[in-house]
Amino acid sequence: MNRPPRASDVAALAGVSRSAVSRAFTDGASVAPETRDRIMAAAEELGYRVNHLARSLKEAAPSKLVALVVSDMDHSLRARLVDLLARGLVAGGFRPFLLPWSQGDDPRQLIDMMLNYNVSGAIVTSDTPPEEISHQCARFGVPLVLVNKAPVDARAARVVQDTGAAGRMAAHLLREAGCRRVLYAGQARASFTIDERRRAFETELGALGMTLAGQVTGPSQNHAGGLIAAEQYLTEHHNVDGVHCANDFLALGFIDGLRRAGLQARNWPTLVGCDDIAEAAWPAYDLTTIRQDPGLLADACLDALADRIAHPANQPELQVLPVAAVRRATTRKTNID
Amino acid sequence: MNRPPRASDVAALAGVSRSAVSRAFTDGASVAPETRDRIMAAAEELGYRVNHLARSLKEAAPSKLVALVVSDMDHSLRARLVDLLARGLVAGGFRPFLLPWSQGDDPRQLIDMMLNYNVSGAIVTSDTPPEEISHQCARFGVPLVLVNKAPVDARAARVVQDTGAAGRMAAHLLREAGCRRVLYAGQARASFTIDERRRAFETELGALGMTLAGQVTGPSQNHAGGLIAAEQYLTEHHNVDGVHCANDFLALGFIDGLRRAGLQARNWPTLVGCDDIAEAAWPAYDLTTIRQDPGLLADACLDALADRIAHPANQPELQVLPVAAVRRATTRKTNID
DNA sequence: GATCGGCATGCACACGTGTGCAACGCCATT
DNA sequence: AATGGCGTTGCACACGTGTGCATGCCGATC
Repeated sequence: MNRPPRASDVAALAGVSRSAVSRAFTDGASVAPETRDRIMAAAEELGYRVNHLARSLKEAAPSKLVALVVSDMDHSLRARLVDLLARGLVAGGFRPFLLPWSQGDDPRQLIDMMLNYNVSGAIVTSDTPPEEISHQCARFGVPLVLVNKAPVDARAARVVQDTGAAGRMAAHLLREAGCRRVLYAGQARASFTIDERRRAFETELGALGMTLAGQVTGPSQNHAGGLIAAEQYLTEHHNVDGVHCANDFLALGFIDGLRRAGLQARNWPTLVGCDDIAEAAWPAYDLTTIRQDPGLLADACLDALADRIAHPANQPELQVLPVAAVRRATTRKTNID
Repeated sequence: MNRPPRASDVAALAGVSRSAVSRAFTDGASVAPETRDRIMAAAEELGYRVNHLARSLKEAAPSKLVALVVSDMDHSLRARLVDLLARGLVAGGFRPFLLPWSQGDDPRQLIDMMLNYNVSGAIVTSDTPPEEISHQCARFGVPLVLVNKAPVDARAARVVQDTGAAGRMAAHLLREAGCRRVLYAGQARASFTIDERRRAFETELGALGMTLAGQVTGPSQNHAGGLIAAEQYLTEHHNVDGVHCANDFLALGFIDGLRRAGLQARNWPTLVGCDDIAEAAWPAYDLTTIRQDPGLLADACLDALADRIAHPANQPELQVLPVAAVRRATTRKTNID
């Protein structure tokens, strides 16, 4: 028999009751210092660890587990966010539970996992999370934080980037560079954040007296989609002078598409992406973009979750995070020359 | 009172004993079909879920939790691996527990978390995991899988890429392109995998009659490090005709460094990276590299973990995964012209 | 019709821990 | 010396679930 030692084993070795062992491992409990020392020595000798699963079973608070529902981990920004969230959760005494989710997966499996393990909260960063998750969490009182998602259930806290500001910013950046006729590259319906930003972008274009010549769209919002969007631009829209891409990966693919077609950099349209992924700053691209600070995002999520856990009855908060323009080479040269 | 319903609540509503409820949710248990239906209806009405924490408390097997110790999540390959591992674990009925680890963090905190939660296994993909993790896991009988790590404890299973083949492959790729005098870009001591590969690379260079002109090293093994390595190459080693970079990020930074210095592509040295990250295939780089398939890696880890859990007494296996040469533009043109 | 077997069900215990309550011992104060 | 108070300790119950064992029931077989 090689089971892990339990509190009663330690108690026997130290010559005290099991309660004393429990108290020795509980902050603020009443134990004589020398008793605690003897217990700790016995625990060390046996290699005893408090079993947090059993502990959380006893306590009213469900557990210290937090579900992290995430899709598209290969998107570097999302990976960064998950990393920051996991770090923050661990620092706050929680245990992050990684639940990958892809379009087409059965949402019930996800919900089962969250509820079966009595998570004390959940953060959803998946692009298109099933609404059912929100409803089930609300029904079972699981504190929920949605990142860059449309409001689906009033009881979930939300953290979103300032999509209006981002859209207007993109328009202004193109305007600054002297553009008049611009294009939007990205799918007609993508995620909540991207759609909102596109709408604000279009509105602001009108206010600035610019015209939206159209929209090019690849099969996906990534580098490969950008390559295809660039082809469409070259064949159908060569008379526009600026392009706003739905995200940076798409923008980098767009640049590579132009490059592959043999177009010199000075003949590229003015380009504005969104996200500020690390690759956007590389000299091969030097892309002007709109930054969403993942550190802010992670902190806001953790704050929101802590608030939901501490004050479940409160009105859930909606945090709108600032974005910032990052001016680089793709808005410095225009093709007016 | 708004606590989640428990089995006794369902039992009361369905008019059966609590044991019957437990059996209704246990595969293969003996329950009459109509009883089960009545129980399931009551459970649905109350929104009852089996509490897996309590369940795993009862069962001998610790729990279905698996710790995923990971650092450098912003490296896209690592993010991909974590994604695949999480998916595989969930599919296999496990619950992945994300434990971020950075150089300098206290290893005891990590060990506490793993042992406090009675994880049924752990996969370590961190670059430089503290040896203490291995020892503690061995001491407490926690099945452990190390990814691309040096052997530190005989009781841990290991999954490594074929570093010898990768190193020789890099040398051959440079030779194919006509190189004679080559350079290695990367730190003198990095990770286990990278160090082993560098040694095989150097040995094979000798066997092929090529000479290693030296080694350039940036402060870090990423894009920024590559930029600096390129500067060193330009000032000190312009007479070499090929470069092998420790990883793809470094190689891409190297290319951007050459580009920033105004060097035309036809004057670049022959370049070979390692990893085959998505960016390596982008037209801006089109980098020849050596692929380590993350899908294979993830599957091997899951296999190894399942084996350790099922047969803890067996000799831990060491899986060596094949690598493949991916020939692209950076080895097609030489600077001999 | 009696016996046997199989299936469904309930009782009770176990998993490992936290904690209220009461008891106990010790010291200081009166 | 008696008493009060306080810090420490143990008992017992609770958390929510799985399961061995015994019991009861029903149908089938001899």
